[in-house]
Amino acid sequence: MHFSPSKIVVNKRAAEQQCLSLLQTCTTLLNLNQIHAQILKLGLHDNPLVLTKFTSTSSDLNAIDYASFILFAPDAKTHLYDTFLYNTVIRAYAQTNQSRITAVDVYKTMAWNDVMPNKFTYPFVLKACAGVGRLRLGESFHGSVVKFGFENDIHVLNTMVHMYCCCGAIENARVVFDEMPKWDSVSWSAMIGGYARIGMSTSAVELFRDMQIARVKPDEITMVSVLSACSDLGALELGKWVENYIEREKIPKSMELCNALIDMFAKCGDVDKALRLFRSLDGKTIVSWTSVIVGMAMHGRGLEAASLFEKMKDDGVAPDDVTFIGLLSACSHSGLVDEGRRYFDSMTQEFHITPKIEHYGCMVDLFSRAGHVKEALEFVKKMPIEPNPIIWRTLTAACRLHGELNLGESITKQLIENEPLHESNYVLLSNIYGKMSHWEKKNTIREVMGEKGMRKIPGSTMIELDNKIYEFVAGDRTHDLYKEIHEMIDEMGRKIKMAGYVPTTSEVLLDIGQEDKEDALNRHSEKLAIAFALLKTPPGTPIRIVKNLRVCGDCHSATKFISKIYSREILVRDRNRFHHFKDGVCSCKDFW
DNA sequence: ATAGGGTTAG
Repeated sequence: MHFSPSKIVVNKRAAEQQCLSLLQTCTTLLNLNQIHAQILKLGLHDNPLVLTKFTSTSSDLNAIDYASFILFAPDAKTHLYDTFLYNTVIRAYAQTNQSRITAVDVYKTMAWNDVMPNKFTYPFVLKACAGVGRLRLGESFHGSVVKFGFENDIHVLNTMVHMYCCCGAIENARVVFDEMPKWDSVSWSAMIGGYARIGMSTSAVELFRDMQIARVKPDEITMVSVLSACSDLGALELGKWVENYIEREKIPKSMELCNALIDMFAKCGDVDKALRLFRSLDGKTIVSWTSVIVGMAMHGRGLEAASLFEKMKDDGVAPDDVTFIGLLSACSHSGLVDEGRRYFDSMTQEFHITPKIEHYGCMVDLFSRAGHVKEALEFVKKMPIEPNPIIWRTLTAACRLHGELNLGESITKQLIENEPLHESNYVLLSNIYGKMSHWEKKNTIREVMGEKGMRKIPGSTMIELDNKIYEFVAGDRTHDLYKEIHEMIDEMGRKIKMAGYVPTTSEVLLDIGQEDKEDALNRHSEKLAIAFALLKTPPGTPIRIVKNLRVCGDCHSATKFISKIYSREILVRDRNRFHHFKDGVCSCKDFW
């Protein structure tokens, strides 16, 4: 529509119509600014219809701020403004990243002006609370929802579940969910997604099964959350089942769903399948590229990650900060120190991305792992942002590994002073004393930990067999097959010792005798799970296990021998990465 | 006019 500023509109209603139809065709911000000028010229700045349309047309924060400025003005014609207008402004704020919480201010102004909220108001304000994690505020809206009688509205309740999930109150979310009068696929997705986001992946999968029992058909969004739970668990069989389910139920494969599949296959150990899926994608988004780069990083295929990164640039896709975390961690896992340094520099110079603390963390990790402890320390000293405890912990772990024990001790002591309730600081110091053979000091640490009621996170290993997930915890004696498993561990020990395995008893940081140390090593959950798999699966079947911590040196060495003696491929996912054991060697080339 | 999803260092 052509717009002529010289045209004089005398009739107010006609002017209003003109503005509305102009806004209807508005496509660009520039266009919007011109229309805004015209709105002012026609004296329609506080016209409710125009204001509503103006707000809903633009996602620009300035435009929204302008609308709320009019609403908040001391001489505002409050009697003209209805719930619809307020809802529009609240929604606009709730959708922005920067000013989400302002939605709540608009809500308050609305209450102040005695404009009644309706059932559409609450999803917006609850979403704003979810976005900024404000539980108390969310709870007060929960109260208002009940007060105004919207507690049976499925849309309001779905957002309420989402809000509680996002505010760290998963139990409250579950109570609201359980008490809903009925559930649609959105309700289930909100709850399943809530579990998946905070890592309660088993609950997410269980709830998905309940959803099937309830015969609610999941959509592609539900499936993204379920796949995310599979990724977290490392449950390949389950993930494959989900993939089949998607095909069978003809659930539309959105880009996000394809990305979730890629992520699942990479994190469940079949990175080549992830790569094939990735290649078959028509439009690849930044997330597709990042997922496959992170996948390569986890499998120690640093050079392939780097070449994917180059291909991504050639494709004209600009990397973001997450891509760089994947790329830098790929360099770190593969010992590509020079490449990592170069990519880190290119971040600012070529792509104008300001490195965050995570990127500095990757670099410290890169230098530390490669044994460049001094360079790591220099790097930390020169960081433009305050190093966080994670960075210091990375550094001290490297100190222990590369014999810089005094440096490690002093940093860790500082850490304990700063974060006296963080158990991993004590574990680090205790490990350093163990390596120094300062048993008395080490015992003191353990006593202090005991007094404060802290203890080491127990190691656990998960294995999927016949559609069931088994979890082994270090030293667990309660398993049904306890006796058989330990006989198997003894047998494994005898066989691999004959092949040259020497127990790495120096890894055991306890002041006990040699035999007890070997015994302690044999109770590691990883060995329990491998013994269980050898007992329960036919010869030659590959073994896949998932650990909650990083693989220890002794288990790593033992698993190499086991893969050779028992002719099994063993795929171990630890906290950071994958280890592919085959014929006595590991894909990480003993660098992890 | 209303609700729900993915990628992140140690």
